[in-house]
Amino acid sequence: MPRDISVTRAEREARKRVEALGIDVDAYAAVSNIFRVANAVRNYTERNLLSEFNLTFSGFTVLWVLWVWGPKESYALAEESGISKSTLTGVVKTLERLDLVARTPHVSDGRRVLVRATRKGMATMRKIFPRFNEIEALVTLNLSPDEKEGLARTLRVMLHTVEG
Amino acid sequence: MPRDISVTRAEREARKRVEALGIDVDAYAAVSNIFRVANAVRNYTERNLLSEFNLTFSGFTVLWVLWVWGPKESYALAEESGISKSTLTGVVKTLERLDLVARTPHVSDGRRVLVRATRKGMATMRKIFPRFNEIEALVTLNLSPDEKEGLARTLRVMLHTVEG
DNA sequence: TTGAACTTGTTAGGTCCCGAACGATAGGAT
DNA sequence: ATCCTATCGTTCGGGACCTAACAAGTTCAA
Repeated sequence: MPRDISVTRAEREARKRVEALGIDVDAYAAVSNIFRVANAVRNYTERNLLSEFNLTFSGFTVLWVLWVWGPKESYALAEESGISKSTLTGVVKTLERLDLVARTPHVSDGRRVLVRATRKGMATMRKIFPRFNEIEALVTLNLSPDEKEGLARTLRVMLHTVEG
Repeated sequence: MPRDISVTRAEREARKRVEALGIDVDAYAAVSNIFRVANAVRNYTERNLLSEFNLTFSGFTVLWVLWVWGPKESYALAEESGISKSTLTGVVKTLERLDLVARTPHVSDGRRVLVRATRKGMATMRKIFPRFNEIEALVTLNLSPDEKEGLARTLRVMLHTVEG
């Protein structure tokens, strides 16, 4: 399969529209493809894996953070999950209903809440994560090790640029 | 600014958790960073540009597709925008309220609907897109031309893998 | 010690997002 | 002409997502 036919028709149409405007086409191509891929992988994962566990992608992400980091306070959990704290309230509510996480009030500070994965939550992640990684491997199947590594590195630079 | 310190603490924690499980770490790093970057750029754009026009990222995307491709039927518009047709119904409703798009019934087929950008919609895109591209350029600022081009190419390969 | 300023998490209101189910239309076969 | 089937767009129900506003709790200076 020749990989150099892979500029999509959408991209070609967009270029026609955009070239007249003195646009940074490489930046456009890079960023718009990030959105396309993220969207496609997210939907694929929700349909083919997470739906089995009644999990949304966000629910999975939050549970994943708790699995990796251990119990966390709400604001830090929201930050690490890439969502706002008000969104987190809802997601945690859903995860609580599924008995995957639990909330504990902070010992000394009445405002804070500690969220942790339950035993069932931990067990669920141990089941899901290897299959999630299978999907990650699947979608990067046609990349060489160098390309994979370069992709991750390039994205890290962008992350620092946007967030730093 | 040394770029090789840029593996985040989150990534290091995750690796510890994950390495025991015989996981494809490169695939994991690549994919998870795609989500992080997409999320960060999306939020940045909504806050710093689209909010000015009462547009969400989805609304912007749909309007962008119409700007690039011209009038489109609903199912094709949804497909090209990367959302489901039921979601499109809602987004188009919002854009109609803003007088940015309009719906026309198909000439001979009573089921179909043609969506098009209004004059105001076209004018809005002409205003927004250059600024959107400025953001794209900004977030890829610390990438070399080769890195930018390689990123777009690598993502195209992934897109073909996921969707093909 | 009391009140202003800040922090934390929740709620309110609006939009997006999906799959499933549904009406309306179209088209082909009998 | 009348089914049978397929297609198109909408609606419905449940969840995610944001910002702004809020209540409760904490901190610190006067």
